[in-house]
Amino acid sequence: MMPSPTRNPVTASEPDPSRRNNLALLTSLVHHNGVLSRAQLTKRTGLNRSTVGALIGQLVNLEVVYETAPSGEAQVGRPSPIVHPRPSIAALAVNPEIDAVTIGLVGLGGKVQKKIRFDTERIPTAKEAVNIAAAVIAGMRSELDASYRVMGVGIAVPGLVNRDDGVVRHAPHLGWRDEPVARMLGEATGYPCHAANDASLGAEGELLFGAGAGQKNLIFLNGGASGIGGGIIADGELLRGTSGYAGELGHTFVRSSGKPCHCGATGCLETEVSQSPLFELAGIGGGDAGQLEQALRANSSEAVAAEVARQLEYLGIALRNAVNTFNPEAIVLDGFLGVLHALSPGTLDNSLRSQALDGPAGQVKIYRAALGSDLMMIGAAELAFAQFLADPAGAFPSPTS
Amino acid sequence: MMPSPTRNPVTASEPDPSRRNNLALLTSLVHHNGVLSRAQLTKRTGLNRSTVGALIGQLVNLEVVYETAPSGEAQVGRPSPIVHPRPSIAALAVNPEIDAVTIGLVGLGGKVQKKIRFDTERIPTAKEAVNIAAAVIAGMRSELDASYRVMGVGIAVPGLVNRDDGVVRHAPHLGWRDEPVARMLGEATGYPCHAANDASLGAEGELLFGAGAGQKNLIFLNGGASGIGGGIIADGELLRGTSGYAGELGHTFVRSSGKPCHCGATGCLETEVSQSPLFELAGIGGGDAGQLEQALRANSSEAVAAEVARQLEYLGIALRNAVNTFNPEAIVLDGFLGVLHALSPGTLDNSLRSQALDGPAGQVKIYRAALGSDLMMIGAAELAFAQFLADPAGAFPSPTS
DNA sequence: GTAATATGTTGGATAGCAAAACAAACTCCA
DNA sequence: TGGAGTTTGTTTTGCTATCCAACATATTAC
Repeated sequence: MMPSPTRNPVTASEPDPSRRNNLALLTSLVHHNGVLSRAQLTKRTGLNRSTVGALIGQLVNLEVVYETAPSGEAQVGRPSPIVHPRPSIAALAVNPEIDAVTIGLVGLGGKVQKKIRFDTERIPTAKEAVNIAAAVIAGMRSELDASYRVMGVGIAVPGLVNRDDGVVRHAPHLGWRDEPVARMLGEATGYPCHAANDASLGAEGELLFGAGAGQKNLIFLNGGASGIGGGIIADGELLRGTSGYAGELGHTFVRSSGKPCHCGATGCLETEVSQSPLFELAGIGGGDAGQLEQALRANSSEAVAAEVARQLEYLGIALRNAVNTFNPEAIVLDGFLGVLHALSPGTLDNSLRSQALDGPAGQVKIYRAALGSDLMMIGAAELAFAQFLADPAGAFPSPTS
Repeated sequence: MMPSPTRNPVTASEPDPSRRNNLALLTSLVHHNGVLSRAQLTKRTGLNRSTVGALIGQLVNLEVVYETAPSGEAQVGRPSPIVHPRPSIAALAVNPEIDAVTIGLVGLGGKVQKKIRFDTERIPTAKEAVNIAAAVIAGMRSELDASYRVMGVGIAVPGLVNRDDGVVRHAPHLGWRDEPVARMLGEATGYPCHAANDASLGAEGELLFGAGAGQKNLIFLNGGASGIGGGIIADGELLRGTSGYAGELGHTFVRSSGKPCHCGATGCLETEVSQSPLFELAGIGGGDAGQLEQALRANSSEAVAAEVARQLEYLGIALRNAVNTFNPEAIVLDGFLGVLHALSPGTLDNSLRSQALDGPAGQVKIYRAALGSDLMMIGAAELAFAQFLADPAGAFPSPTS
């Protein structure tokens, strides 16, 4: 019986370790939950009514949030005003892929205000990707300066990224090695820039705004053209490891004498489970997960069914390992992994029930990702918001007071 | 660049989330590091001299710590008094195994004051184990009441244990299922009791007092008669998962068409890597890890070398997965896994270098566990200390003030 | 319309900490 | 041997975030 997070602190001291500054706590709540009444905030934080009132007043002054008249919900007692995040507090998101660089603008509250996909002829180098992003941002600059307060830029990269210094250690599908993309884009734009692994950011995005909302332990797996990426949320926090490389579930061992993987090992999940044979069997050259699903559903051949079953078997092995290791409440699948699961619902659940340990397997649920193509924008923006959310008052010179 | 833990807090509020109550922080530091000067505590906590002084005074009053004259170390400046944990603040530890129940008494500071191994004729049932522990504790009772303040009992069980309610969900080697051991022992002894997985507690023990001291991310693997257990420390905290089942690395998939495991799956690490064939090849019937190592070193047969190599290969696959997933700084091996590693040093390192991803693999070091047979006592005691360490002042009626 | 209920608002009290000034105890060096 | 320099303990003072209690306000229930 571990001491559970105190909902109603009795002692005067700080009983909840995960609580940063309370101003930051309120900002995060409003950002991640969108719309909350003051009364709800009081309950959620465990703080006193008067304290919440004072803090909200401060956030209103800082122009981080604004209040509106109580909603018409019929309830006994004095109605509580609604607190909204100001979307003019924003972050930029950049996501380089093998065939495009996407740049987005995300407001506080997690809504994508703008998204520009820049298709590239060939796989972009780090320098090219930075140049594209910088140019697009430069184009938006006057609008940004006029209508937004931009807290920074987050870059979601498919590869190993050292989160502390923003250096891409190795992005195999992009062919990048030891590229200091955060510094490069920082110098090009003047904004504070941070970089991280795309799937890790996806995990955070789905945790905060998508299918994993409210969960404390979840595993996120994304399947795309750049292989399989993973992100792990443990006890409400993204697992980062020593350098931020944690979560590479795409290289889980799933098959003896499997094919060699670019990582140097054999039998990795990523080599056994990939989207290209699915696209081939579906008879389409390429496209997104939605198009793949449609094409596969239209095709009732034996070959498709066999390939789907084969891939699900290996995916099941990887998930079994993950479940035994993490004991999560939820697994969230994105990209073609979400398609595989949707095509044969119940298959993965069954293999977990039969193969994973009783305790952990009995609690886990498998979901499909909810945020679709906005996910990377939201996740990357979260990276840029992080510093602001940790200290909303210190991030910029107070405008009014 | 994530905001790193502030060493020198500027704002008046609580900037470091991992800092519980500062009184608790000091108590933990003294408990885990044994002997620290007041000046060192000031540096470690980032608190003001005056604050540390006041807090230590309170802890002295509470009889949690005591101070002694400064050590004779030649240093410029006024010498700083040494702060010691009082070993009379203690916790009981219980560790049921297939052939014995071990009961221990551990003082604040982590020293095992007493250890009693009660050998059993056959595998104990939960009720028998509780009865044995309760009887041994009853025998110690008068001494405990006279000379110690016992904060509770921690039970380390080889199996899936729900840490929240202290119920053993399934301990396959003991044959226990859904046994509320914490409640049972609590009723039998009157002490607050908690239970958890043995390897998880081992991980915490090695983290705090052993080979992993000072690390933030480590993987602990213990090999014993009851198979392979694992515990994972991520960002300084034990990974628990939804119900505390996390860390079951013994059931990592390492071989296609491997033997069936009692867990329902096939190809688990635990079925491919086990100590019984090693004992057979070594020509001894049983014993502890030290005896096994001695016997294996004395035997230079091909068969031994082959079996060691085979087991290390599978262990390497499991570690490769774990390294890719967690990006730890350290792997700590205990029991016969430690022996395997010691017999063929470098083998595991090599397989990680070649098979795991460049980034994570470059940083990890493999150690052998340092605490030996005291580990389970220390780990289980930590479980009992947890509540006290979280609130040293609230745990008992203040004796003096 | 009155009672009950929930919430915002205000003023005072408190706890925990930092900062500053001072005192103490040591090393270093002439 | 004694003063200079350095580090740390101690005391006092003040600040800040919070809680608490009392009161004000806005709604539903009857």
